[in-house]
Amino acid sequence: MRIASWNVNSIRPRMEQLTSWLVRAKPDVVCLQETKVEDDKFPMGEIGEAGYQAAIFGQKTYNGVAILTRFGLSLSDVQKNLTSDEADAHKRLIAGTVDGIRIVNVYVPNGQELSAPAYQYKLDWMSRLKADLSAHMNEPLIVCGDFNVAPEAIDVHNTKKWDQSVLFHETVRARLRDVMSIGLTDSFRHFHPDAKEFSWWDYRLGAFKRNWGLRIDLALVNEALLRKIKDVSIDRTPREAERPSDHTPVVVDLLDN
Amino acid sequence: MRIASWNVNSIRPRMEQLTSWLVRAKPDVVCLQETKVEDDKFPMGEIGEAGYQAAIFGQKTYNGVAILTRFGLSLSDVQKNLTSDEADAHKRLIAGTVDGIRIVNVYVPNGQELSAPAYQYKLDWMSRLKADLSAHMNEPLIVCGDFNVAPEAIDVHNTKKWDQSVLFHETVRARLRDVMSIGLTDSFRHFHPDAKEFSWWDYRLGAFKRNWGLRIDLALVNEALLRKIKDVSIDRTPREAERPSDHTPVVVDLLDN
DNA sequence: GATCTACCTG
DNA sequence: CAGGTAGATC
Repeated sequence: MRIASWNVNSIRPRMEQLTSWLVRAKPDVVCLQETKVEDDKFPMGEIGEAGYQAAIFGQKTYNGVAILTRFGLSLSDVQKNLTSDEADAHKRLIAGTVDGIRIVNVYVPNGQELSAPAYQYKLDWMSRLKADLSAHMNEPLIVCGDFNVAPEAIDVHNTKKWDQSVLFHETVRARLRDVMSIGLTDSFRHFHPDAKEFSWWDYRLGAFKRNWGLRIDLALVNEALLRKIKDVSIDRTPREAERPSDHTPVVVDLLDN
Repeated sequence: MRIASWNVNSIRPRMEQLTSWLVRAKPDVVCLQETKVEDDKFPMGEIGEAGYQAAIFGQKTYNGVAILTRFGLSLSDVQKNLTSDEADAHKRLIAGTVDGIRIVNVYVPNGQELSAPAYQYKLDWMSRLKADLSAHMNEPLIVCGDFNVAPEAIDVHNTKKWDQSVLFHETVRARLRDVMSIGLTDSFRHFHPDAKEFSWWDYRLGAFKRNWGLRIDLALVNEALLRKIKDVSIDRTPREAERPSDHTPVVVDLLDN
């Protein structure tokens, strides 16, 4: 089984890139972030033509998440948002179970800047995520999505430029470690201890062609799931397309048995 | 020599359609309307690569006109806007002389609706155009562009739907006849007395595929130029492209000698 | 730099 | 329906 995560930065202007990637990469499950579309305007028809069903949880303008599953797979026990979220909270989490695997798809708040209230909201959101995840450690678990945190120095092209940013400041990295302390492993790093690969590059200043990137799209897994993984990779090719998302997919391949 | 007129409805998102049409139709002179771009942002490089120079007179958001001339032709005595226009007037007219022919490229105001001040401005603009044109009747003259007037019933798919519109109301048609009374002929109609062909179709309601169009893009000529014309045609093919302008080009072919 | 919401014109 | 603007977010 192949499980992928991709922040598409709005699904509607990205449908061509998304469907061509689905054809090429043939994932079984795709966690999408920043769909930026209300559920009644989600392009369900085109997703169906591409061979996928979708569990969706979106809003206009900002945020929005979805889990695509290849026809034939069943997604059960769908949860939307954190249990501690208010009814009117940003739509940032959707989870479900496929083939006995709990899949949690997150779009962690960006935080704007260190001094902003949004940064405190981000840190708090992460702690509330930790609380929810703790209830699912007894089954194979993958938490994937746009974490808006680069875990370590190797995940940033230039730490000097980023250590005062909301994506790499020590406080948010510590909070990520705290979330992971319940027994989660950064699966890409586990399989590639020394790889300097990124999943996001700013649209500005030709950041992609200079490879000024960060690895902020993660797949955290518990022990039970880690044992099932064959490899984890980052597919840069969608970032090279015309009108790309600023993020590129992270792909988790499970062992065949 | 081939002289064409095309309201491109913003030149920047239309560059692909424009350059491929230049390659196919090989006009010597092209009068463009609604370029919607300030002169320092005009895509002069791509126009040059296509083999043309451009005399431009644009503004942001609205209006804007340009005359493209194939390399090797010279454009002289360029005039911008009506002599009676204020300095801050809409940019709606550019004229120049090529090979002894005076070419006046106009984007006549739309007028919004019959009751709007914009409609009076349209009627006034047409009268002021007449005054300027009167000074050029002693040389071969072509006045082409988007007149935002369908001259006769045959130029409208359904007169009932349009006779209370700013594009076909009796007052604006009378004003057009008044402009033409100085000795100008509707060249397309001269060569095709019975042709029901249109140059504009609304983007809405599938108007193009139903052929709900109007002929509002005209090439008016004086006697001296009429004698030089071989034929006048409307090229529908650019309207069939992806992301088309709502207008399609009018093409005037001069006799070879 | 590339989305979105809005509103404005044609 | 398809251009444009501005201001906001990431």
